[in-house]
Amino acid sequence: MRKQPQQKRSREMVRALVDATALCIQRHGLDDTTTARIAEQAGVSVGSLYQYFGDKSALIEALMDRLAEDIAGGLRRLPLMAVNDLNEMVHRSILFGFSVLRSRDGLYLELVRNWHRLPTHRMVDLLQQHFMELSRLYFLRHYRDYPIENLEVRVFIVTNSVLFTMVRHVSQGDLIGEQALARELTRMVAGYLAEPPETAAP
Amino acid sequence: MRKQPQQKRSREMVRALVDATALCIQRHGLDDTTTARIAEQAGVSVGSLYQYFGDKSALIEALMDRLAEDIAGGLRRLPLMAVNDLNEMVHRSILFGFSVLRSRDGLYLELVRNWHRLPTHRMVDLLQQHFMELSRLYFLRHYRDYPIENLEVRVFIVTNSVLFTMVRHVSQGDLIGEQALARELTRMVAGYLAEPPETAAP
DNA sequence: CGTTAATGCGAATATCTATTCGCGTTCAAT
DNA sequence: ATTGAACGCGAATAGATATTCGCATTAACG
Repeated sequence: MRKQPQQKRSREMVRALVDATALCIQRHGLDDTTTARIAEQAGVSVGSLYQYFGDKSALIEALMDRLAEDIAGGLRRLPLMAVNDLNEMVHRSILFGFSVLRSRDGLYLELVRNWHRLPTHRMVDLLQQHFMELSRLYFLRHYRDYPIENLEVRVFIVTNSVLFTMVRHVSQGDLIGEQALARELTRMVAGYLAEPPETAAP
Repeated sequence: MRKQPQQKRSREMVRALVDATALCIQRHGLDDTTTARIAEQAGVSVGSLYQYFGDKSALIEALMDRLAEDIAGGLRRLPLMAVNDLNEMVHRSILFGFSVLRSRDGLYLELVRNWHRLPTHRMVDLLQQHFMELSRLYFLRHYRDYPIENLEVRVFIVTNSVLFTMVRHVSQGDLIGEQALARELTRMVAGYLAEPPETAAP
């Protein structure tokens, strides 16, 4: 941020600008999210935008940071540890993922679609990190039932599989019901995570 | 295509332009693939480009079509039907996927990264279609061993999971070995596809 | 109040890129 | 060889968008 807003008026403007950015992206798509539009939407001028954000991407990063916190909060609020059944735990996580992705009127969708030219990495990596910690805790607690060794790899595969399958599903006309998709994804993921490590049965 | 090239010289130019497009994308990335650069690379002028391609995207579509044929050809050449072991069959498919994705010096990677603003749909859908047909044949032949009902959903999930997990893997610094990834992906996918339909065991 | 620093403005500027168009060149058929 | 059509050229045009800068307005504080 180029300058720290010191007065109340300007702090509100910074806030309004980030809000406006989100609104523009979800309404017009990332490509048509111009500095002019953002400023107009926020009810300020382009010049003011550059008072507090070095450039356009700084503004978008500010938005991403806020969203990342939102997601982290929601994830922490899920009491997944208490769910003993792996299948159930996975299913809840997937449903949470769907709800995030569908929230905010397609904002997340547009962001994930453009993930390669945005600091979406932050969010995806964050999600993955959270799932990783969560998984570590979960499988530590339930080690007796599910003794996994290569958790890193498995969580990597699983989060990407779920995330992008959901993205593809939602960003296409859904020829497949969301119910069915969530159910089947759960089956695949839970089945995979439950598989014991490499040991040939006699 | 705006006009049909009638003379040998112009047919070669069209070919050179498509080649140049591929080269630009793989060398400089999609964002820096300008008409000027393409023309320069092809050794012709911008104006000539517009003789045969209505606009820039028409040129890219021509490239995509050619690539799609390449992939389809390679896929058809794989003798997967003969592979009786599901695990083996899946593994070979995944390795094929990796090889395609890594081929042509990152061209495919750049395209898949930008899939939302390209007719990549064509390719992804094509791949998915091919896998679908292939799966239909495969599971028809091996119905005794793997009686699957909801093949559509399963193949949708599986293709997207594999494709985008691979993309994420290759487009990041690979913290995970490709070997391990291929092995684990295979385990997940084959395990899932082998699961019997919904019937509670006694 | 009055002064000053912070804030806000938006037309003007800089840059980048797709696309066009008028003119010169080459091809192919007679 | 001649001629008309196809071809090829690239400077000029058009359109879009990020970023700046000099001036106007507002808040803070004595």
